Amino acid sequence: MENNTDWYNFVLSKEGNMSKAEKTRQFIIEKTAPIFNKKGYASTSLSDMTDATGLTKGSIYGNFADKDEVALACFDHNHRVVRETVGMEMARRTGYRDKLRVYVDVYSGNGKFNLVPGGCPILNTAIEAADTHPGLRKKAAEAIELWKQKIVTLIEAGKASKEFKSITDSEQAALSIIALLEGSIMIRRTVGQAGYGKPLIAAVENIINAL
Amino acid sequence: MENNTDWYNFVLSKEGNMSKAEKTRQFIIEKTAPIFNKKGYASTSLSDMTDATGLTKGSIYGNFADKDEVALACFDHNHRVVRETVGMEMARRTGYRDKLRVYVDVYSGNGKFNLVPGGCPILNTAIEAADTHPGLRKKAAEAIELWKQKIVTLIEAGKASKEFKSITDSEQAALSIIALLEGSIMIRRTVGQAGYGKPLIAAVENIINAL
DNA sequence: CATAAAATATACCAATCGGTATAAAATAAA
DNA sequence: TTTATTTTATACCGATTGGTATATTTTATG
Repeated sequence: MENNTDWYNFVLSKEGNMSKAEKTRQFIIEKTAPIFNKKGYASTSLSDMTDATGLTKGSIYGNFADKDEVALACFDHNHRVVRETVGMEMARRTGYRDKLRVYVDVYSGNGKFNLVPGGCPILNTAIEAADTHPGLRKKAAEAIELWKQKIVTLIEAGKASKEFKSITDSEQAALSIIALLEGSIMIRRTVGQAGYGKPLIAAVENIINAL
Repeated sequence: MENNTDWYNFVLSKEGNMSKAEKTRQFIIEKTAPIFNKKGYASTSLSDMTDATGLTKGSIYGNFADKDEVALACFDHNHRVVRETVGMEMARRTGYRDKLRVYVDVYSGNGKFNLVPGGCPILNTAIEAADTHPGLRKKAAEAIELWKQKIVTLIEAGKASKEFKSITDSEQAALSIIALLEGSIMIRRTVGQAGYGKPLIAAVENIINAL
């Protein structure tokens, strides 16, 4: 704790109505969440956490029951970061087509937006947890449901304002956008920048334009 | 080895021109590959392998240099299973549109095809390995490239035979199909059977129908 | 059948895993 | 400021990890 300036500055920067434990808890989450997203739940060790935070194991286990609780909190954090990034940009746009294009801009990874390192946390968590971690799998499923519903609501609003055709199946369009975005992220992150970014972005925009 | 009837039957069933070591190697791969696909590379332990095969650690390390080599061989195996399943069904169909629909049928998970347990090995490997395992990541990237090229070739052939429109961008269509399929698998495996299977299948078929 | 070579099993290694009991230190309440 | 409580650090635990040296068994060769 003595030479952990990172932790020291963090704690000082927080509101006074947060207990020190709450501050530390938040500090642990913010330092650990990117690691969980990059390495996954199973491959992120307690030592990774102590290294990243400069805190000791005892300190971490004083604020969390076990590794699971940290992982779940980190997913919530990463998920919230994505939602807030999208939400802030969406609020600045008026047309519903433009609002939907925020997903393309945020997920295209062109550096305009500071997203969670390691790709989409929903995708990463979903794939790792599907057969191994019911708690995380459930959180990923809820995130997908929430996301789908958000897009459906946008499309319905676009229909109401006559910006979108009334015949479009909102749910199928929403699911298609999500699947296409996540598949695109997977491809781009795996093959690297092999020129697949543009055609994949164009594919999502085609769906949006056809609404 | 005495009471490992599984291994005994397997070895007996193989061609005589395979050395015993080659047979055992193949046996290890076939028994271990599904586990790697379900649990991932990091979470599959040597004990998982000895449990699944009934062999000992010494026997496994007599046929593989390390866990890495087993994992890479297992990915190749899983990838080959998928390719062979697709290839066999594709050979039975004539139209290029129908050939492309094989991907939908194979990946829809309706039980018609016996695919690798644990979802698409390309997707699973890509997500886990992106930031943690360069060797596996490269294999996943090559698999995507191969897949994309296969679809491009099919679309080009469909164009040549006047079944498809000549204006379609083959590469973008191929990438869209892959991304949409993989995204669909992720969603379906994560949220379970929440009725998202049909609209997602329809979305892929829409792309194919529009070619 | 005897012998050489290959393949498998046994027994072990250090390192790391997640987790905990307890002591020390820092904070909050009086 | 003293005390009570909360928070963090230290030191440890058994279990498991990937890996290996060596002994045993099985297969191939003469």
